[in-house]
Amino acid sequence: MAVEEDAVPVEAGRSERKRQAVLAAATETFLKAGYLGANMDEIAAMSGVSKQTVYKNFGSKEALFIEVVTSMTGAADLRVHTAPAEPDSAEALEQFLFDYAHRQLSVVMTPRLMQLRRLVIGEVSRFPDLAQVLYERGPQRAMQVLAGIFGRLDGRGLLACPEPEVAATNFNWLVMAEPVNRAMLMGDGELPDDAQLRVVAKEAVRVFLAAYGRQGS
Amino acid sequence: MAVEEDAVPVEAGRSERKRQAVLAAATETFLKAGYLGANMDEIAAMSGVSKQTVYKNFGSKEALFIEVVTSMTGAADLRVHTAPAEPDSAEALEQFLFDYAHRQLSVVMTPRLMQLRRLVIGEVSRFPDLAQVLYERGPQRAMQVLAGIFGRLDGRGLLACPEPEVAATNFNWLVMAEPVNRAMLMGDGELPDDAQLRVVAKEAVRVFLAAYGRQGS
DNA sequence: ACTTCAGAACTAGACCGTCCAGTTCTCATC
DNA sequence: GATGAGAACTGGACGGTCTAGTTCTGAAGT
Repeated sequence: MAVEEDAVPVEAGRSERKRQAVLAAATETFLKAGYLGANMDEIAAMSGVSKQTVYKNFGSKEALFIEVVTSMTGAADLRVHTAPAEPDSAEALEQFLFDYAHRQLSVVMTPRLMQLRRLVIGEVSRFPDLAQVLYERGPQRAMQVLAGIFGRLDGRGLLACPEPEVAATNFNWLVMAEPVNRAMLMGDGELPDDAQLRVVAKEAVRVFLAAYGRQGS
Repeated sequence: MAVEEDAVPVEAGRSERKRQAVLAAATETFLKAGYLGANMDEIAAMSGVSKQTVYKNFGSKEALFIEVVTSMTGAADLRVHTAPAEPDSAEALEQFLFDYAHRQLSVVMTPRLMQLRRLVIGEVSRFPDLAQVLYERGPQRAMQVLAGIFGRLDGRGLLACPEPEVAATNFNWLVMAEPVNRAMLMGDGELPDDAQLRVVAKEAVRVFLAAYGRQGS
C-alpha cells in the first residue's frame, strides 16, 4: 500500500508529526523535571497537542517515559557505534587509542547525555530495566568492542593483555571515569572543553600503554 | 543551662530520641522512594511520631531531605577518613596501595551508599548544592589525600609522578570506576563481593605502578 | 498547672487519565 | 479536481486521588 513506510520519515503525515512533537516535548520535560516532576499537561501544551493525542500515541506516562529513554539511548548508540580501522604498528596503536578516547569523550560528554544518565540513575528502583539497557548499550558495549580489538592486538604482539576484557575495562574508565563522575554530581556547568578532553585522553593512553603495551611507550 | 549538649548523644532525651527516629525513618523512605516519591505521612507513621513532631524538628520536606543527605555523607566521611601510615619502600608501597584500594572499595560499595549516590544524582537539578557536597566529601577528598601522599612519595623517589593530582585521579578511578558505575545502573542486585574487590584492587595497583612506579612492578 | 505530643481532620492545590462535542485533516473514489 | 466518509485532533472540563503543611482536641507526662 503506502510505499513511504520510511524508517526515518522526512515528510511524515500529521499523526507522525504530532507523535514526534510529543516525544520531543516529553524528552525536554523529563530531562528537566525527572519522572515524577514531569507534568503531562505541560508536555501536551509544549508540543502544541491535546492531552488526548498524547494518550492516544503513548498510552500512559510510564510508556512515554520508557519511549523517551529508549529513543535517546538508541540515538546515542548510533553516534558512538562506528567500527574504527584497527592499527598495525606501535605508532598507529598510540594514535588509534587516542582517537578512540577522544571521540568517545566528545560524543558522551554532552549536557543532554549527562542529564539522561542522571535521570535514569535516579529512577533505577522504578525502572530497573531501562537502567540496564542504558548500561548495556553504553559502557558495556564500548568495553566489549574494545576487548575484541585488544584481543586481536594481543595476538599480533602489539599489546600484552592476557585478559582483554580487563584491559578494555581499565582503558574505558581511564578515559571516561573522571569526566563522567564529576559531571554526574557537579552538574553541566563546567563540562570539560575539547582541550581538556585531549589532556585526559592523552594521559589515559600513556597509562594504558605503560601497563599493557609491549615495552612501555 | 543544659549541660548535656552532647554532639553524639548516647542516651539522649525524649525529644532527641524522637528526632533520631524521624531521621532514621526519613532516611529509609527517601532512599527507597526518592524525594518526590517520599511521603511525609509515611515518614511520621514509620517513626512512631505525629506529623506535628516531624515539622517541629525539621521545618519542611526539603529541610528534612537535606538533613538526611548531609548526615549520611558525614557518617560515610568519618568511616573513610582515617590517615594511613605512608610507606617507605617499594614493597611497602605496593602493599599500601592495595590496602588503600581495598578499604576504599569495602567502605563505599554498600547498598546504602550506592542508593544515596543514585538519590543525589537524580536530584542534581533540584538540589545542586547537596550533590556538590557529596562530590567534595567523596571522590574529591579522596583524590586530594592521595595527591598529597603521592607528592611526598615522588619527592622520595618512590613514585614518578610530576603531577600528583593526575596520578591520584587515575588511581582513584582505576579502583572505583568499574564497580561504582556498574552499580549505578545495574542496581544493588550483584554488588561485588570481597574476592572480586580484591581482584579489582590488585589489577588497579599493577596498572598504576606500571605507569607511575619507578621501574615497573 | 504547663508543656508536649498523638491522632485525626482539614485546607488548598496538583496531577493523571478520561470524556465529549465540535473541528480539521487525509485519502480513496467519483 | 471535487467530494464525502472516516479518522485524528482540539480544548476544556472533570473525577478521583494524592500530598504538603496546618490546626484542633484531648491526653500524657513532669
